Amino acid sequence: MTSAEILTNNNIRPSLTRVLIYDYLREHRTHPTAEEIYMSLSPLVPTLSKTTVYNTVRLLTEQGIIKMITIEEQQARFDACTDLHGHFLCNRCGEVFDFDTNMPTIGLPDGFSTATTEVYCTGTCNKCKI
Amino acid sequence: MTSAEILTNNNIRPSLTRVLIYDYLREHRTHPTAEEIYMSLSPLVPTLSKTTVYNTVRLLTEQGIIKMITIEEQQARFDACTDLHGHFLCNRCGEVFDFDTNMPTIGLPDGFSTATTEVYCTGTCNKCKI
DNA sequence: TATAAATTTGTAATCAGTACAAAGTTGTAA
DNA sequence: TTACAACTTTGTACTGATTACAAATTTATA
Repeated sequence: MTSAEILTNNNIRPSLTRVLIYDYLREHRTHPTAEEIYMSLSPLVPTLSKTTVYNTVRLLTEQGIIKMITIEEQQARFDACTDLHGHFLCNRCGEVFDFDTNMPTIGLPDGFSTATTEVYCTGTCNKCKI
Repeated sequence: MTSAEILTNNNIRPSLTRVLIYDYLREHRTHPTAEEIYMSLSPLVPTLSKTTVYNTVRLLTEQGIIKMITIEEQQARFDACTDLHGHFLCNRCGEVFDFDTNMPTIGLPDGFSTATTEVYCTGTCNKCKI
């Protein structure tokens, strides 16, 4: 399905800017920050504003077609894959990796209903280990 | 074990301020923010500075005797319990609950070594459900 | 006690993210 | 097509949590 179709199906008007940002996230599974999205698309869309990037990723997050990753305190990252999976931050190279995970809420008390689940690990990735 | 002993065992000189802050976290399992710690201890220690609270929770986190919880984007929370457990943020009342969880890193690739694991859920707690 | 080291404090700075209003764009209906 | 309303984008100013930094205070040691 095209990005524009997915946006439309989720009640987001597929403006050029929104399609470009969503496309970028679908094609770059590196969990970019808003700043990185802005820097990458600026050459293509010279009038692009950082506010628009922030507005758009917020909108896409609210509509549930991307996920915000807050594994780092300083800035949020974004991921076009919304299936349940874990994120691993390498403390050395700073890269964020995906990994499979199970649903870890075995001990959630009765009456709690879960809307979002995030699994965050930090450590050393296989490229950075000594 | 007393807070002062735990601090000493972890190479942190147990100054009065540090003991008070660590004590507060051990006794209040509500996952307070730095601001909340500051507001709670200010009457007791009128000269307390917010910077000291930030310095101290950073030090305690670095030494591994408390954990920083970044389930909310706006501000960090702190938890004196460092055993593996999940955190649940209720979107209605804003409270953060603990729950049991299993180690969810079943799919971590070979060569990755994990230093920290966090499981964050959001949704509605049993008190707030309709 | 004197001096060095560690801790605490207050102020200023940082910086990701947001509020807001102006400017630009798009859709619609006569 | 034109006019108007609705929506989107943009730039600037602001917010608020956190940190940098240096002065002031306290603690340890000789």
